[in-house]
Amino acid sequence: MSGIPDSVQVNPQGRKPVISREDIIAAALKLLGPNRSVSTLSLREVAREAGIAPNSIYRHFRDLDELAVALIDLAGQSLRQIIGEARQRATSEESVVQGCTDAFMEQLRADDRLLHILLREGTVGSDAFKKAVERQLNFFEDELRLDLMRLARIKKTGLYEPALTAKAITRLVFAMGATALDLPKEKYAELTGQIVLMVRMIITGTQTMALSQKTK
Amino acid sequence: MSGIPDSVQVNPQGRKPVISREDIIAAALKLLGPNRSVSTLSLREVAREAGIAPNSIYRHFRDLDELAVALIDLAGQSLRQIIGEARQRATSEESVVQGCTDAFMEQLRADDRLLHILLREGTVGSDAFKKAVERQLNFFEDELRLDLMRLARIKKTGLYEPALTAKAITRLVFAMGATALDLPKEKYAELTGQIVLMVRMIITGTQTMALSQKTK
DNA sequence: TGTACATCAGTGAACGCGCGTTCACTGATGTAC
DNA sequence: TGTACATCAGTGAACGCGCGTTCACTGATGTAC
Repeated sequence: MSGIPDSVQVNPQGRKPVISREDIIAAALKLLGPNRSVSTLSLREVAREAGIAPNSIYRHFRDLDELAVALIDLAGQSLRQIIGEARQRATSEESVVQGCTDAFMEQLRADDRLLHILLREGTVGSDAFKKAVERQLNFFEDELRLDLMRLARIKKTGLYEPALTAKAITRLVFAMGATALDLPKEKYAELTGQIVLMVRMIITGTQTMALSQKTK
Repeated sequence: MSGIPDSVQVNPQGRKPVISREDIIAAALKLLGPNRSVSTLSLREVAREAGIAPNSIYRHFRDLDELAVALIDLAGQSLRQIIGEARQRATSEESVVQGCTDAFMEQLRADDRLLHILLREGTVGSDAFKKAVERQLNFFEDELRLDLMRLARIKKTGLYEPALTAKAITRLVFAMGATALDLPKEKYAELTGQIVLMVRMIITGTQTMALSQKTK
């Protein structure tokens, strides 16, 4: 994590910090919900939630934007770890798609605030914020691309434009995931089924396109 | 368009309105841009841009939320018309995908503010606002579904889950379109190519899946 | 060990600002007769 | 046609509020000697 480090680590003089960056991030997360987006958080509000004076936030973050970026980076890391674990567990292509989608939706269902942010706010906010979201999505796409190529090697199926395939899957799943946030939980199972089918469409498509390209 | 109608239409008494709902909507649109989203507009700001007193807005809209919903409805109508025209012009499936994507990207390139809103802000804002976006997307999906079914009939190809296919395409294209808003215009051609390929993946996928279902 | 000192995390008060909303109003328009 | 009247779109002033940011400060901690 970049940004202003806790001063105690850099310069061991002075008063020890009694609150940490993490405490402030946790306070911000508490305030977020289906009807509160990161860009509507105010500095004073976060400070209030964290139980500190408004201006104390400046000791840890240049401004709220820097806090927002920290939230996004955290969210990306968290999600990639979860999906990475789901990937390890799966073996066949079918179970990878199903397994990862299940893990994704499970995290959604558990009201993971970090994931909500990542899904919901990629298109609004400051440039720094949008870039941070884009960066995390790119990480994600890249891991997915490697995984698709690995599976294609094992199954000896072709793979047309792996990078583009990974991008399509990622963007589609995130877009569908975002709609889930406003859905009642009972609909999640149905939505999961839809997402799995959509992803299969894309994968079947690339395989078929690779095939017809080869036979040309 | 629902909402409070211009009173002159309902009750022909009193002073004639010198500004209209449309004037206020136009003022709001002027204020929007890559770094201004609908939810950050203030009532006073819109009034200033429209050249009226802040409280005059209340004569036309209950609150800014109602204005935002009006913007979304307009945006949806506008986009559906553009895509509808592109659809009319095309005949083969390949040219429909290419033609509609071109029309879509052309509109983006022309900095159509309405389209920006639709792409960018589907996941933030008030419930009413999010519902309005969802409603427009559903209209769009439905028209696409009918078109896919029409093409499948002509070409005698199968079509696996037309509604789901339409949804996948719509959501993916909108998600990719949203990323375009932060891209320099030189990259638009490349992005258009990517989108066309992605849509082909999905269509190829559904056709292949329909085929393998039939032969079972 | 004791003392003087430097550091700096967190504070409390204050600032000016733009906000949404309210209120009583003005005066142009259309209606009734 | 002329006159009295009702309607209501738009106004201007005022309100209380929460905001981001600044400033000089306090006092706990660690360091030097």
